[in-house]
Amino acid sequence: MELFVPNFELALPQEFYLAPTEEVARNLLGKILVKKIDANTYLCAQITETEAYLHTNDLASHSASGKSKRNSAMFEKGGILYVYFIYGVHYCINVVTEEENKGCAVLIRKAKPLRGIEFFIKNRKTDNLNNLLNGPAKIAQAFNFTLKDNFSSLLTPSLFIQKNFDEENFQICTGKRIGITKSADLPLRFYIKEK
DNA sequence: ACTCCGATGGTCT
DNA sequence: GACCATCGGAGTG
Repeated sequence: MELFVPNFELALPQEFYLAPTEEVARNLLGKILVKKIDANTYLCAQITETEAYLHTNDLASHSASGKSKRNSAMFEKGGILYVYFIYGVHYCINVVTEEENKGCAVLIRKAKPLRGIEFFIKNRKTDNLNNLLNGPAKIAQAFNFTLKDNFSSLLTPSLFIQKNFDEENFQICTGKRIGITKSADLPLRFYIKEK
């Protein structure tokens, strides 16, 4: 398999993130998350599943009862990370969307490893390639995202999401979001149909 | 294949 | 004191 080569010139611009959250959640599918961890080492993965968390009519969203210390990144202007700590154990990463003071984001739920596999294996403490990035907390662990990365810009050469010219080559499915009890029936989960 | 459950801590009522 | 946008291991069939 050919090694994926990241290219900051193909990074999604801030405008991409300012669109309605559901649209961003769909449009992130197939894109490549890129994190530079040293001078010539990149971690890259194709986003394959996302969930939208809205600023209105969405009781499952962390922003549903207003701004707080935990969720304040969600109220920034789109194009940064919102990282949260959950179940006393895990971190999960979101992409903040829309304009400032709205309170919305897209959870990155699954991805496909493209580059930096040996680091994913080390960070995840498993060498099962199908078990590296197939869950939101697994992605955070594999990329070593923690609260230090909350508010990080996605518009820098060391952290960005880039276009993928291959992206017409898949179908998008929609479903209910995972692991929530409030607003549980909203069709706000999006994923690439397998093969 | 599946269901169940413990881990473990920050945030909010 | 309850609730969590989860994961992995144990138990069962």
